[in-house]
Amino acid sequence: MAQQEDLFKKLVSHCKEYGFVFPSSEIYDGLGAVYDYGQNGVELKNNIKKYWWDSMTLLNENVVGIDSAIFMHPTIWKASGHVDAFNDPLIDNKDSKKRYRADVLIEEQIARYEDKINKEVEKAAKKFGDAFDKAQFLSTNPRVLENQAKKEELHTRFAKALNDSNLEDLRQIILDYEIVCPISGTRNWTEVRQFNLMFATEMGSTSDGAMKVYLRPETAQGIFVNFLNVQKTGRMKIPFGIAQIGKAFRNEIVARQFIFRMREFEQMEMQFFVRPGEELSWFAQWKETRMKWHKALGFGDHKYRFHDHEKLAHYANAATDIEFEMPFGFKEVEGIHSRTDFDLSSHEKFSGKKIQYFDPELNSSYVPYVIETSIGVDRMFLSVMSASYCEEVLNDGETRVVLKLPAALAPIKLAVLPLVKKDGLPEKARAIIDSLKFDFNCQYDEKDSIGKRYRRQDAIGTPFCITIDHDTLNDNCVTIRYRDTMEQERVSIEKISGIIADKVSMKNLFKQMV
RNA sequence: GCGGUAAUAGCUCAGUUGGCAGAGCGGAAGCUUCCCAAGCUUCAGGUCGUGGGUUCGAACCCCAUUUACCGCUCCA
Repeated sequence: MAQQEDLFKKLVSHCKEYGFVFPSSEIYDGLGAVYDYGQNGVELKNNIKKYWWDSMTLLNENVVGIDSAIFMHPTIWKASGHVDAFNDPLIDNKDSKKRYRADVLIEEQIARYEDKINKEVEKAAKKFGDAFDKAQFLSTNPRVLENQAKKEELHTRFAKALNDSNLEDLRQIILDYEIVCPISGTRNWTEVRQFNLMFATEMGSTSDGAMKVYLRPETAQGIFVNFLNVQKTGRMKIPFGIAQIGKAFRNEIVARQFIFRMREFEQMEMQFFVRPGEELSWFAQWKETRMKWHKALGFGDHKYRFHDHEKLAHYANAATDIEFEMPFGFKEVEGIHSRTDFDLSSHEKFSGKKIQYFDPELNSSYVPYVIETSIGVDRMFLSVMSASYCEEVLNDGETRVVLKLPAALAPIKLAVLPLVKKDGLPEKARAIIDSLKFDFNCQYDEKDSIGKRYRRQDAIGTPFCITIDHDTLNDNCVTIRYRDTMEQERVSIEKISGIIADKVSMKNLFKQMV
């Protein structure tokens, strides 16, 4: 475990040192849980996005993409449930330093009154045996009536406070009913505070006419509200999917573990619309397809597992996570959810617009069911980095740090290196780059010894190094040096493009998915 | 958000009792060099996270703040 934490620290340093990930606003002491991608990070991230996007839109003729705006009508977040769900009233106990959801504390108190009533009933039932009249007992026993009255009064006050979003009342209820902290047993409570997990801003330049809008906490809703637009203009027939890549924002209370949990992050989501009743078989199918997409990267099947949800969210009737073994344990990278017709129906209700599909085969209209696949780009980035980071001890006892990135994802595809920086070798190297730069991200380096240059490329995951020596000027051949094996191969210059094109193509990954 | 710990060069870190700001690695320029971090020369980089305070004097002590890590807590 200590070794793994060590690895994680090294990974974070490596990301910084080699231009993959920087803390945001670093010269101003940083901004909590916000990170920037550097010159190599952005290439890797773009390649990950392309791998996902093409796997959705090229491999599936019934999946199309959109790019919806980050700002959306505020009512969308009422329809989606985020306005309610992202507003938990929290209260701290000053003695135990524990934090609780105020509404949960009160609900537990209501449950306690119920318990008391049930216990009285049990006791009486035992005592009176067959002669026990439950209805009679409930309506006459003084202890039952007292608890029943308290329960109802509490329930009424609680409902009113919740409805009014009155945080002071919530706290007063906790004090009045003498609710204690389960840990410390004291009633030494802080104020009730609300943590809005959505970022809000104002749209409209004048203060009185301004409308409160949110930065989207997920990209999915942009797909749902465009369902009809895409279905009609694209002449889409169910089943079909809509894919989207974009930024989302959450005001996380605890944002930690590097880019694993950020306040501004990027999602790749695909919502797949199906006939009601067929959703679970599609759910199973997408589960399998998505797992293949991960495993095709070749990091090892043992690094992945499903985590099926037992407790389902209010909108789902099946849900699973694809977890990846990060340096800090198995963590969720992707979620696959069967969302039923919750979202589209909710938007029907809130917008007053009919959102249905006429199915010519069934000769009827319905609100489609939805299978969602949702993957965090940044988490995927972290999983790729941690799976690729490698410290190898070589034969001579030296250690080399090498990023064994899949060639298709590598930020730099090849480095072109003149063995020495004279005798026309640099010029030859430049000429080779000029012929390859339209197809591949190339890097030129003539500084330091050849070995040192190889190691520099290893550290950023460049899969191929092309070395120009004196013979090159005569025989027009170069050496290709492979990152992972460090083996070398002599090939003619005309063949380089073909060799590398084949090895960096995403086709090789996609072929493993079918 | 609470509690604890920490912050010194791009990275990893040292810095004695409060008394001149340091090392290794890395980077840049030059020389050398025909294949895996070789060698030599030179150079750049720091308001010691930030802001106050104590002191003749603060990287070091005190207060506040920011950021990160660990533990709580939360996670539609």
